[in-house]
Amino acid sequence: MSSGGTHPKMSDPYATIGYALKLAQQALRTRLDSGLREIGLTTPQYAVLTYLREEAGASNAALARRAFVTPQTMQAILVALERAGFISRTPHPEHGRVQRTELTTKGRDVLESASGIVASAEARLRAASAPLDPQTVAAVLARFAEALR
Amino acid sequence: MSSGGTHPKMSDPYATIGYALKLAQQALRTRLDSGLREIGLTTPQYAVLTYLREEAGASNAALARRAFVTPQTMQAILVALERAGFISRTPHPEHGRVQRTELTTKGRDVLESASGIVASAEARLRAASAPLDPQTVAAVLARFAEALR
DNA sequence: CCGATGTCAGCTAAACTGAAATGA
DNA sequence: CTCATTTCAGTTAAGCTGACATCG
Repeated sequence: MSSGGTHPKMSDPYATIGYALKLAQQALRTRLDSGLREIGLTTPQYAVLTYLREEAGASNAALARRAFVTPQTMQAILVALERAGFISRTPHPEHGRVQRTELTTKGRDVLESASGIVASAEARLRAASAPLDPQTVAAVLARFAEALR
Repeated sequence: MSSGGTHPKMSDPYATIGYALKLAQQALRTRLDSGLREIGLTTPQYAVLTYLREEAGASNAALARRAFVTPQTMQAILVALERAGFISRTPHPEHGRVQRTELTTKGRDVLESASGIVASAEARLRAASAPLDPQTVAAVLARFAEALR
């Protein structure tokens, strides 16, 4: 039989969702990295800056939970962003140990510069969604993350 | 709360395809990495082994093109796989400089062990595709990679 | 004492560039 | 000579675990 079996090789490993997902994300990451590099950002760093635009003053631990990484990993990203002058970290007035993280003016500027690069990639993705509705595609991807987490 | 008109460009950054794509791939990668680690593989290494199952004897350069990485990056992966005994590299009988890369018996065994882990993740993805057809989703992801490359 | 937080340290795999040698 | 291939060397960002001190 041509399509039976549970354990033998999957009909075509290149036609799986997992493989296609990896290729798509790899292409997106490569494109964003090369565009953002010219303004001094990496893709994960850009993501953290967008988090901070929505949630000003978030702590390291809060950002780590948001990004699904360990606090140590987020710490390294924040150190780099602070060194570049894109964020400021100040002790929380009430809680002694907590650090408030905020965008600096320079950080808002670089985020503005990045928005064009990111928006152009997003436009390509929306166009390539056709004939599916982009929102439908975004929703199925969100379900993927949920189903795997 | 965050869907106001403050930023006209991106109504809600968490609803973009790019962001959803990143989250989905991140979840997949984390799941595969933790499962595959127990049998001594990383996700990129697993991918290379599947390439070799389809294209036995491929060269380093050919594998690098297939994976969309530089030959140097693929070289590092192959060195690790060879050190672990999953692949063998032998000089090509005709072309002096080219190295033929092949799965060893141990490599085929580990690939067999990995298939269960990977298949279980793929099954979750297919289930989460509903109500869309999994093949339709795989196709749109393939278009994404094409549109960004 | 417990739990959350921040941060030090060290480690790894994976990506890049540059450079060089080899061989068709 | 040119081009593809392989490989050495160095660098980087991002992820991890372990450990530890500090707060509430």
